[in-house]
Amino acid sequence: MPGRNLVARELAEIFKIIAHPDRIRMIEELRTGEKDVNTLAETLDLPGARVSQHLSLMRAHRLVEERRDGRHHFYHLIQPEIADWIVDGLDFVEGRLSGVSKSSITQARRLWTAPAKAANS
Amino acid sequence: MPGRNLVARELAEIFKIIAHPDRIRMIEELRTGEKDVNTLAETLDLPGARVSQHLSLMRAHRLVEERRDGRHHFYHLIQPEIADWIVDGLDFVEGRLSGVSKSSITQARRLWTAPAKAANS
DNA sequence: TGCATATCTGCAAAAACATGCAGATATGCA
DNA sequence: TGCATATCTGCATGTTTTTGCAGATATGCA
Repeated sequence: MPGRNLVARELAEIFKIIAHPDRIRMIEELRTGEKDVNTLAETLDLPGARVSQHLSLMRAHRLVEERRDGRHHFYHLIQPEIADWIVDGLDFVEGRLSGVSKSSITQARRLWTAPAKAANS
Repeated sequence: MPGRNLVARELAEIFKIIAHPDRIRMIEELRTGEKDVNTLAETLDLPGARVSQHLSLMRAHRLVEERRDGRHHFYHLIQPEIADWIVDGLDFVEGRLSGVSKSSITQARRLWTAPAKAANS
């Protein structure tokens, strides 16, 4: 079992980066295309500095890329499919003890897999 | 955006549990069926106590379940499909800067998706 | 130039994890 | 019963993460 450990370590890192509620929501926000820092911060109701920190982490691990336009920094997913993969993980959240209702999950799944223009209900 | 945060938090927890190289390997080991603690420890070359700790964490989060037979504790994945989902994540590991060769990844993918009896090359 | 907006970086304190090890338990068997 | 095997639990320690906040930068515009 030569590079098996390495691969596992690498995978673990990806999981670690994603393993944060804010970052998960950010990734799902970016699913349909680029957004700037401020828009993300407002949409997710987080302090701008925090969003910036998360982005810099994700940037460092090549999950997102930046495009600057004037004083706005737009970020987009390098591999947008990652958003779908994350949503697939919802299969393993269902039926979990904690207090998330089944309907919330269904709703999240819909929202996070809807075609680009769908309302942000 | 009502339960959206909750769902994200829940997802993040799953990611966190998985986000450890040992645990990833354990999950892939359990992919094809139950194994006892000692077997896992030997296969993965980890101290038994460590394996036990990981298992207890995974048990607490309902990723695995225990079946006792004499002095052996056999563990199995509650949702074996989670192993495949993790392997799907390899798509996002490829082309990463760090030192994991493409062939290691291909090999891991093969091993971790091979039908039950395949040799553990 | 000077001010406001947008975003980043650095730092300190708090919280969460990982790890190694010692000492429990529980089971099977002589 | 007593010993060995298999596994678990608890604790101390060292490491990472998270979070909040203050202070940089950089850009656009009056």
